[in-house]
This record gives sequence, structure tokens and C-alpha cells, in this order.
Amino acid sequence: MDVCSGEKRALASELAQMQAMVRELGARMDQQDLPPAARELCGELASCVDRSIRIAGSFGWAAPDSPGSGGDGSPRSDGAHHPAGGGGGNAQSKRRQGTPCVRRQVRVTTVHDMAPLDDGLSWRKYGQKDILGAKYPRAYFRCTHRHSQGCAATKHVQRDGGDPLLYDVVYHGAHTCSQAAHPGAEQLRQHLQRPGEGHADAGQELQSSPAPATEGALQAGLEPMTPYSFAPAPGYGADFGGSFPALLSPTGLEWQLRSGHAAVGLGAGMDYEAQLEEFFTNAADPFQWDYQDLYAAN
DNA sequence: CTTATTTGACCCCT
DNA sequence: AGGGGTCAAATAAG
Repeated sequence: MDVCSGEKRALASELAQMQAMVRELGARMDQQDLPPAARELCGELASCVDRSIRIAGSFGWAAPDSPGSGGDGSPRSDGAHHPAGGGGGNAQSKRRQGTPCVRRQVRVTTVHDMAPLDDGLSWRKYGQKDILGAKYPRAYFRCTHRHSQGCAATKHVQRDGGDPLLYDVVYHGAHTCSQAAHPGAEQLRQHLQRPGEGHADAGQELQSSPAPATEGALQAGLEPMTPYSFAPAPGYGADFGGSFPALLSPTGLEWQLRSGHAAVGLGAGMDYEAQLEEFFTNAADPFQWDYQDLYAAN
């Protein structure tokens, strides 16, 4: 956890740096004759960064130069915050004890924007259940090709009670169907086959596994193949009004910090705008979330 | 008509 | 007994 704490400190530092640079960018734009759209974009960027810092602060990741810094007092330490933990027991371990699982946390921008939840694979919802102690129900998905190709992959999606824009996604089993060739499925498969390797390795793997040639396909994978439907359920339809960047999930940020794509390390040749573009492009990539192995497969 | 989602019931595990 | 995970019939959507 010390590593995570250090990463959070680094993240806070980077966020503060981003804020300063965005402000400078805004100031420079004021001095130049730029199209209103560019100014608007810059303004949105600035507010996104501000929100990021606020959110990070709410997790207890104060900026290094601010009082009470560095705390691992995060209520969602390493994504383990589980309102649905359900009376203590590790619910996931109740069954499928021989099945490795991989967990992701996904933040959506609004309750209506489920695109970040789409991993590009085709899933079919087969159940939904209220979980003891959880504010929101858990949805159960299995691979669309379960019957046609005997693919045993399943995933559970649950909304975080404390943060309605944050979803916990737990994958069980690897895709053995035709879409197993999909980059996202391939990454999952690799993680599921090597559950013993901690997520430090996972980070390294994420660094190297998405070949540049596949990045376009990853981006293209955003089309909603699975229309997640939490919102229509009674009581879940409230629009929280927030517009948070998808990269703000703690795990996503961890990835940003670990990954070679972490363009927040500014000043290495790439110009600021390009770096920001890459930063946000990567952040929107559904296959570059952090992976966390919940338990070994045995 | 085909395919996907919803939802109550059932099964299994602790 | 209680709770999570899955099944399958009913329903909705394309």
C-alpha cells in the first residue's frame, strides 16, 4: 500500500502541475486571437482539472504542498471500497472459487454515458440482483457466445454506493470465443491466466501489451455493444449532473501514473497540447484501466 | 421473427 | 437461514 500512497502523492503533484499549466494555457490564449471554440475547450479543460483535484482531495489525496498531504486515508483504498461487500464476506469468493477474476473500476462521465463501461466485447445480461448493503443492484453479464461457442466469460457490474459515477466491474473467466482475439479480451485472458502476478506487473503489462497498431481498434471499440441499463431502474435514474472525465477513477489514475503513456510527465519533447490530447485519448481507452486480481485462481 | 432484457425462482455455499 | 449467482419464462425491442 505504500506504493499506492506514493503514487497518490505523485498523482496529486501531477494534478497540481496540470492545474497550473492549464491556467497558464488559458492566460496565453487570452493574449492571442484564437477561435472561441478553442477558448471554450480550454475553459472546460480547466474545470475538468479543477474537478479532478477536488475529487482527488475527497479521496484524501491532498496535493503535496497542501496540508494533510499524502494520506492513504482513502476511503476507497486501492479500489477495495465495497459497499456491497455484503455483511463482510467476500461475495465473489462465495462461488467460482476455482475461477480467477479481474476487477476494474470504471468511472462514467454521466449516469447516461455508459460508453466507458463498454469494453468492446459483447455481453448479454442474464441477471440483476440487489446486494445486501449495496445501494445499487449488481448486474450479471455473460458472453453472448456462451451457447454458440461455449465461452464461459462472465462479468458483474455494480455501481459504487458512495460514488454513483463509479462502477465496479468484475470479470470471471476468459473469453474462449471468437472475440477472444479482441485486444480487450486478450488482456483479460492474460491477466486471468496469471492471477498470481500482482498489479504492479499488471501495470507493466498494460504498458506494453496494447500494440500501437491496435490502439485505433481500441478506440473504435467504444461503440456501445452492450447497453448497460442501470439508469432506467426505479430510483437509479437521477442525473447526478456531474461531468467527470473518465480518467478520474482512482485505478485509472494509477494506470496513468504507471503507464508509459502517462503524458502528465510533461516536458519531454512533446508539446503541451499534444500531450494533453494523448493523455485524454488514453484515458478514454476502455482497455487501459487498471487490473486488480482479487484472488488467486488456485 | 429474432435477439436481448427483465425478473422471480431456484441452487449452492457459508 | 441468509445471501450471492444463475436459470428460464415473460416481455420488450429492433
